[in-house]
Parts: sequence; C-alpha cells; structure tokens
Amino acid sequence: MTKQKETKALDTTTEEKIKEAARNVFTQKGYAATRTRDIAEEAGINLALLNYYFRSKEKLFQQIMVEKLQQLFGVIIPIVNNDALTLEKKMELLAENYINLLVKNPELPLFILSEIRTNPDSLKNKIHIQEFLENSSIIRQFSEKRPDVEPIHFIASLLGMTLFPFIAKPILFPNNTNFDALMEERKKLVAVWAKAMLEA
Amino acid sequence: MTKQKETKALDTTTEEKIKEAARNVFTQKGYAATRTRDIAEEAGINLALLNYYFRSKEKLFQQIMVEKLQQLFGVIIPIVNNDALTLEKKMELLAENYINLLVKNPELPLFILSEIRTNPDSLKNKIHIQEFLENSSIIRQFSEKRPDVEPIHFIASLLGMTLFPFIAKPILFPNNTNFDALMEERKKLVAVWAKAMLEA
DNA sequence: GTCTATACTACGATAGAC
DNA sequence: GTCTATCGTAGTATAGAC
Repeated sequence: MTKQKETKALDTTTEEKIKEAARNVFTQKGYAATRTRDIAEEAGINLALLNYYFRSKEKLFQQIMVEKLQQLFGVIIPIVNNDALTLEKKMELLAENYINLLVKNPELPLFILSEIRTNPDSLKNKIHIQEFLENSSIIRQFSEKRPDVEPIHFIASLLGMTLFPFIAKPILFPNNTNFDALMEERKKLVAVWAKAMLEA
Repeated sequence: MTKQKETKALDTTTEEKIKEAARNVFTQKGYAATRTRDIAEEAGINLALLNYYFRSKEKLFQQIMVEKLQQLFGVIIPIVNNDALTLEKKMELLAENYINLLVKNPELPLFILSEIRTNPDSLKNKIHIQEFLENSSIIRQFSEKRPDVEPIHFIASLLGMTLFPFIAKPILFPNNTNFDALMEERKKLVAVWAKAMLEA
C-alpha cells in the first residue's frame, strides 16, 4: 500500500489556513486593495510564510481565482449542456442550483466580475465561454423553439434574473432583512418568468 | 451685471482636465488599483497639481463617484416615479433609456457595484434606494396588478435583464462583435419579456 | 517550516522655487 | 497656478537565524 498524503481532520495545514484567509480577504476587498499582511494576520501566521508557500501575492490570487471560476461555472456547465434535459427543465435546474450556490456564496459573482474588469487576463486561457455556449444544448434547444431571437439575449436574461439580486445586493437589499428567504422563493419565480419569455 | 465665471469653449481648464482623466482611470482600474500618477500623466499635468486642486486621491474619487451615481440613477428615478405613465410604458421607457445610456457608458454599472463592494460607504448618505422604491409609483402599480408577488422580484428582474449584459460583457461578449447592435434590438425584447412576466 | 529583521520599491502628499 | 524635488510611509518580497 502506497503512503498517502495525510489529510488532517479540519484540513488545518498552514497552506490551507493561508488559502482560507486569502479567500476571505480577496473576495471582500478585491486584489488591489488587499495587503498580504492582512492575509497573514487573518491566517494567524507570519508574512514570510505566505511567500514561502505561494511565491507571491499574484500567484496566491491566481489560485483563488481559479477556484472561484470553477465554483461559478461548475454549476452551469453540466446543466446547460445536458441533452437529456428539456429546455424548461434546464431553466428550473439552473435557477434552483444557482440560487442555492449563491445564497451560500453571495459575493461570488461580483468578485469575479470586478476582478475581470480590473484585469481582463484573469479570464484568459481559463474559460472560453463563447465557444462553449455556441455548441451548447441549451442554445440549440432555444433556437429551435425561437429561431426569431438571438439566443444570447435569452441567456443574458436568464442569468441576469438569477445573478443580479446578488450582484446588486448592497443597493437593492441594503438592510439584508430576510434576503435569503426572498431568494428561496425566487427560484420558482425565475423559472416561471423564463418560461413566459419563451412564449412572448 | 455681475461677473460670471468664464467657461472656455471645450471646458479645458486644468481642473476639468484632471477630472476627465480621473474618470477614465478610476472607472477602468477601480479606486485601489489607480495611482494618482496615472491620472496626472493622463491629464498631461504634474502630480502636485492634482493635490492642489483636489487635496487628495480620496476627495477626487468622491467627486467622480457622485457624478457616476447621478448618471446611473438619473435615468431611472424620473421614470419609475412618474404617475402619469402606465406600468407598461414605464418598462418600455426604462429599457430604452437605460440601454441608450449604457451603450455610451458600458462600464458604468460595474464601476459603481465594484466600488460599493470594496467600500460600502461610497453609497452611505448619498442614495437611499429602499425608502425611495417603497413609495414609488412603479411599485404601487405592480402591487395592484400582482398582489401575489413581492415587487422587488420584479424590479430585480427588469433591472437584471437590462443591466446584466453590460455587467457581464467581458464574459458574455468577449469579442465585442456588434455588441451595440445587439443592445439596440434588446430594448424591445426587454419590454416584451417584462410584460410577459406581468402575466405569468 | 517558521520566525525576525530588513531591503527595496512604489505611492500619496507636501515644501518651496518660479 | 504650475513645476521640481523630496519626505514619509506602506507594501511586497527576501535573507538568514532557529
């Protein structure tokens, strides 16, 4: 039996502690406003250790960014490209699974969009959405049903309805009162409204 | 006759040159990643002059932020609260006027949302959307038509459909090809789809 | 692997001449 | 009002002891 790398109960290795702290600080303040000292402090370790493990602030950030991109797109890809699902079922699943993810990680979409804005290369060579979408099952199904409408309009509306409340949360829901409950009931609304758009 | 402050033909005073440069750099890179030296260079003036006119990076940023908030909300407020307009007409005007504004200033919504995220006080004491929305004409009209749905869901969907393509532009439209033409045709789509949502 | 101490650079801001 | 020169500090990263 080969020796496996041991994983501690709470995965509380130094490397993981730094990563966890980096997730918090980067997603809260953004790359530019984050100081490596903040991360070190939050991780409860010395600043030098951060560079020992990750070489630089930039390299550490890249790792977090890749993680977050996978989180955000990991939900959408298996649904959108599953030919076994009807278009209607796709919309239901997308709304439900996305909102589930976002209630747990409300800062996720704005983090990614903000960092891409500041540095468009965050995305380069990591995700190629356009080619992916063009050949996707959801696009084919939509075009069949609505050949008169450019499919990207529908995708943008569906994603907009789902993601926008989280993106604009500080503006639209500044007091945060029962935001989660609203999002819970929103799952059904998005599906219903998206279906209505199909016929209109 | 009192002496008026003279306005040069192209308003090319030093102060305005700095502000114009600040608009460009801040909206492109965000507050934290912006260096005052970049602004000075772009304005074609010396770094010291920036502080002479605006005292600090922070103060200069505040001025730009207020401008941008007025731009973004200036479009929405007169429509949303105009009792003379039907709900349907409001949706048409909102889509049309917002997209007109955003085609000219595509970076506007993501700039504001990103900066609020990094520093929520950017908004404090500047705009009170919640109180404003609660008493708005559009909310009353919607509640009358659809007492079964929390109105904020509808607002979020309408704004999401309109704003999201611009917020997610680098992801959804990375090649930028005929983006403007798509947005032009989107005006009608948003209105049609929003109306369909009213009945669903 | 982890720490202390420090090098080095970049940035915001100001002093002071013109 | 505008410039040059510079101060002070904060930030990333590394050297070297333990």
